[in-house]
Amino acid sequence: MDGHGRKAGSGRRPAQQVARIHDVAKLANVSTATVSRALASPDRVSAETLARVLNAIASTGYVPNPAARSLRSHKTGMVLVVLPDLANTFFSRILRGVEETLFEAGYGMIIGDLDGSPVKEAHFAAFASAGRVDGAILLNGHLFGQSREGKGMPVAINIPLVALCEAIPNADIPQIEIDNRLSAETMTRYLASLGHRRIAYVSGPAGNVLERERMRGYRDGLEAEQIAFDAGLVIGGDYTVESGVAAGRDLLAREARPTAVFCTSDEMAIGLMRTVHSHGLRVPRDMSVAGFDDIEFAAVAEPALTTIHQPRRQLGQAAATALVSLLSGRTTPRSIRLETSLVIRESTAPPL
Amino acid sequence: MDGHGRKAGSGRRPAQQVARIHDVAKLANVSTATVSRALASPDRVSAETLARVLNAIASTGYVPNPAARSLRSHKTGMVLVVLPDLANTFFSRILRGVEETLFEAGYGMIIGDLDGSPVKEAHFAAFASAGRVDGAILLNGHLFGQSREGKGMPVAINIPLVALCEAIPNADIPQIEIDNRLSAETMTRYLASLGHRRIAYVSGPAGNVLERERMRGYRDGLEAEQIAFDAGLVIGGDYTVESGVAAGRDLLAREARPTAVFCTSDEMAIGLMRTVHSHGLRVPRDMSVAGFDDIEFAAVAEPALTTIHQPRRQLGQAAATALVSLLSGRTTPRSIRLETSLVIRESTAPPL
DNA sequence: AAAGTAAATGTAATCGTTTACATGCTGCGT
DNA sequence: ACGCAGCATGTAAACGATTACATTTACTTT
Repeated sequence: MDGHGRKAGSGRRPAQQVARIHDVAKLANVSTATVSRALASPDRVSAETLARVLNAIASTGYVPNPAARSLRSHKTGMVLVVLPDLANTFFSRILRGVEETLFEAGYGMIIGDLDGSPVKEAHFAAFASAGRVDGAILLNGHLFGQSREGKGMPVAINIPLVALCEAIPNADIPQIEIDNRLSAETMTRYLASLGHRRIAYVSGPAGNVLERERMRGYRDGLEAEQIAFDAGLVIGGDYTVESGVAAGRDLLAREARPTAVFCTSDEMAIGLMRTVHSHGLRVPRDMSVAGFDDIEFAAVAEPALTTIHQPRRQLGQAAATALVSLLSGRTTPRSIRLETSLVIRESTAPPL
Repeated sequence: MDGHGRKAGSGRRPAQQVARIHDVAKLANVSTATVSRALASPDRVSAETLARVLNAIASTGYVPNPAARSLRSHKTGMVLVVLPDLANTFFSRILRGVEETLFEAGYGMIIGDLDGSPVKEAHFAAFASAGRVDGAILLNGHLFGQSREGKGMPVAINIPLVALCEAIPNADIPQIEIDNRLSAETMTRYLASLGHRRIAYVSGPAGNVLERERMRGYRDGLEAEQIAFDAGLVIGGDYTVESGVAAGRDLLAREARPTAVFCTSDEMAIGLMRTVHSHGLRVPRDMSVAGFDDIEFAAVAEPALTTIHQPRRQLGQAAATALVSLLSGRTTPRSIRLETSLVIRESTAPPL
C-alpha cells in the first residue's frame, strides 16, 4: 500500500490539492465519465448537465492531468522538431512558423538539436518511439538511424513524420521544400543576363541533398545560357561564414578570377564579400556576389546582398500544417513546394 | 470493460506489441518491482538478478512508458523555455547552451515562444502549472501573469523556475545574467578614451530591465569621464535593425552630430551603420559606432563592429545547470553573473 | 543457539484519466 | 400496447509504471 492518503489530514503534501476529475464529478453530481465527455465532446451530454459540469470545473479550478490522459489515450499533444543546428540563424524563422501553427492546433514543440552527434540522434529516435510525442518534423535530411545518403536501416518509428527543407530520398512521408534546382538556375541565369560568363559556384557540403539540387540548377542555368561548365570554378563550402572566407581567398589567389560568384548560402556570401573587401577590391564593381536563403542580414550587408528568398516562416507553417493533418487522421500531399524569389540588391552588377 | 485485449489474437493493434514491464519481469523470473528497481537503482538488486533483468530488457526491447512513469512519479523529464521571440538571432546561441546542458542531464526542451501575445503567455503558464514540465527557464523578464514592470499578481507556479538574461525584480528565483550596467559603462569609457565627448546612446525599449541597467552604465561612464549627460543624445530604439536605421536618420538630420554612437544592440548598430553609409559618410572616420551582444554578424559586418561580447552559450548552460540543480533537490546561487568582454574591431576610432 | 539486523525480493495499491459496455428512460412505429 | 431505437448517464476496467509495506533469507551478535 502506498500509505500517504490524499486527504488534508495527512499533512504531507505542500499546500492546496489540485482538483481531480472525481472532485468535479462529485460537485456536479455526475460520474467521472460524464465530466470526461463534457470536455471531450460537449454535444454528447445534455445542455443542463454540461452547464453544471462547467461550473464545477470553474469553481474547483480543475485541470486534467496530462500524464493520466496520455497514459490512457496514447496522445501527448507534443511534436518533436529535429534539426541539425539550433544556433544556425537560418532555422529560427522556420521554427517560428512551425511553432505558430503547432500552437494554434494545440500542440507543444520539443526541440531536438542534433549538433552533429550520433548519440543525440539515437536519443531522439528513442524519444520519438517511446511515445513521448505524437509526431515529428525532420529538418535534418534523413530518417532516424539512416545516414544522410540514405544508407542504413531506418529505425522504425510508429508516429507520423514530415520532412522539411531537406527532402529525404525514398522516405514515404510528406516533404515540404523549395525548388532548389530551379532557384539555383534562376540565379545563375540572372548573373549570366548581366553579362557574366565566368560564374563561380561555392557549394554546400558534399552529399547534401540541397547541394546536389542547387548544383544541378547551376549547371542547368549555364547550359541554358550556353556557358560551358568549368569544374575549376566550383569551390567547396559548407554553408558557414568561415567557408565563405576560405572560398574568397581561394578565388582571389587565382590569375583568372571569375567576374561573379554564386554562393549557395548567404553566410558564405557574406564571408566571401569580407575577403574580397579586405583584399582592396569592391563588390560588385570588381566582382559580383550572390547568395541563397535571404537571411535577415542579407538586406543589411554592405553591399546589400542579391539572393534567393526562401519563405522560411511559411515553410515552417506548411510542415506543421501537414503534420497536424496527419495527426488528425486526415491526409496531406506527399510533396509541397513553396515559391522562392530572386531578390536583387546591390551586390551584383554587370562585369566591368 | 475495455474490451480489446492486448494479445496478438485480437488483431486490432497495427503490428508488434511493445513490451511492458510485466513482460520483462516474467522473462527474467522476477516481479515488476524488481525490474523497476533494476532500472532506477541498480545497486538495490543483486548482481545476478540485475544481469537477468538487463538481459530480458534487451531481448524484449523494453522501453518504459513515459506517461505511466510520469503519472506515478510526478516527473516529466521536460523543461519549458519561455522566450519573447524565437526568430531573434540573439536567442539561438543561448538556446543551444540550454539544450546541451539539459540534454546531458536527461531533460528534453520545450520551447514557448511568446511572440508578444498574452494569450500565449497564459497558455504556457497553464502548461507549466498543469505539470507538463518539471521546471522552466524564463527569458522574458517577468513571471507568468506579471507584466514586465512587475505589476499584477504572478500566477503561482509550483515548479522550479530560473530567470535568464533579463532579471526578474522581486522574484525569489535564481537569476543568470551579465552585468549590463558595468558592460555599458565599459563601452562608454572606451569611446571616451578614444577622445569622444559627444557620445550618443541608442536605447532599448522603455521599461526594459536591460535598458534600465545599460542606461545607468552609460551615465556612470560619462560621469567617470567627466562628460555631462545630454538627454538630447539619447535616442529611442527597440533593439531591432529597423530602429537602428531610424536612429541613424534622426542623428544625421541634426546640425551638431555626435562623433560616436553607442547602440545597445548589435542589430541597431548594423542598421545605423547602414544609414550612415547611405548618407555618404563613413564609419568610423565620420562617426564611430559600437554595439552590444556580439552576435554572429558583428564580426563580419562592414566595418566589423566593436561591441560587448556576451557569453551566450555559457549563459544558457548556466541557467540549465541551475535549473537541473533545483530539480535534483540541490540548491543553487540566487544570482549568477557571467563576465562580458569589450571586443574592439573596426567600427570605432578616435574622432577626426 | 536465540535474537536481531540487513539485504533481496514480492505483493498489491495507487497515480488520474478514458471508454467499452450496461442501464434506464423517452418516444416512435406498428 | 409492445417492442425497439436512441439518447443520457453510470459502472468499472484498463492504461503501465512506482513504491510502501510485507516477507523471506542470510548473516551477525551476544
